[in-house]
Amino acid sequence: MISLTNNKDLKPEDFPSDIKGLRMTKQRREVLAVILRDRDHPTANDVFLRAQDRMPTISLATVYNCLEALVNHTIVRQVNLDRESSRYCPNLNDHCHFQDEASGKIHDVVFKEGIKLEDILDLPKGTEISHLDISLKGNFGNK
Amino acid sequence: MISLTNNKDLKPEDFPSDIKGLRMTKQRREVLAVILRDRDHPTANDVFLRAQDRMPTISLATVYNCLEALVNHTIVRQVNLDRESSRYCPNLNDHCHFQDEASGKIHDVVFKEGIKLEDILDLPKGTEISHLDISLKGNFGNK
DNA sequence: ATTTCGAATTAGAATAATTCCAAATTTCAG
DNA sequence: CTGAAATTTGGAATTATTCTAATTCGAAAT
Repeated sequence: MISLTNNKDLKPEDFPSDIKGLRMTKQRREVLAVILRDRDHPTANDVFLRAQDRMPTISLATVYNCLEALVNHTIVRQVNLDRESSRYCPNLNDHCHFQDEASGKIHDVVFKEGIKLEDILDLPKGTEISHLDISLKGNFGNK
Repeated sequence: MISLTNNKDLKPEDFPSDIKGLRMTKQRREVLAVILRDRDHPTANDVFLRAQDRMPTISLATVYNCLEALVNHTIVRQVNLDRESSRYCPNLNDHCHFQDEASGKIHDVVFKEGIKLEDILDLPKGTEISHLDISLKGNFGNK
């Protein structure tokens, strides 16, 4: 089976015709391929520009439509930092985002082993978390 | 000294003429008073509408200007949840925001004693955090 | 292969939050 | 008081995103 989350030279046309219940059209494949190829948290417009290389007729509206579909089917994750444009991320594991102030680059950051956020927050009884977003800014160390 | 952070019946005109290095104009006082009065995380437009009660001539642009000044001087905090309008919060203590999906209301949530986020994230050496945002969604329990 | 019909795509218009701008007003320093 | 600087104002501009309506596509049935 094709790994969608870890394949550098994926061809969109190799994608299955259904991913997590989402019918994969040509455009959706292309959009997803772009997001999987360079994992640099592109904006919708970035995705649009890159998708145009292989598919010059794709429209920005379609890119938005495809991204929405992919996000709704939890195939990619939408990342919102402050008031900036949304960005898109193919990493579905629990993680948060660190934006380096010098470079503007966004790094995925994971929790240390065995930590759950619920454990460290003072939440009232009966609270159920459905979504969780953590974002950080500052100087990202050398890795 | 006047407590700016805990005073139900504050009058804007009682505010000092300088808060944290920011010269307090009539409009800035009014905007700040609105944010301190109802601590319900209003949007800029909410603030505008409420400020108009006592100051019918205030403009939306001014509200935005005032909010920006107040945020830059760390007198109020700007809260961004997803792609929604920014909201404003007078609570300057470390805390995060939980949006109840049923009511839409936003609750401040604090960490349990002695927890620091740096301790639970797997960050590379030399990383310095300058900003940190945590937001949650779901069902907020009974408090 | 052709028809059919719902879904997807498209271009462009519309929207909404926020920022920008230039003029008018207020405030501060001298 | 007087001029300079900062603030306020209304309206225009911007920008990301959504909406709309027409067209095209694609899979299934004929």
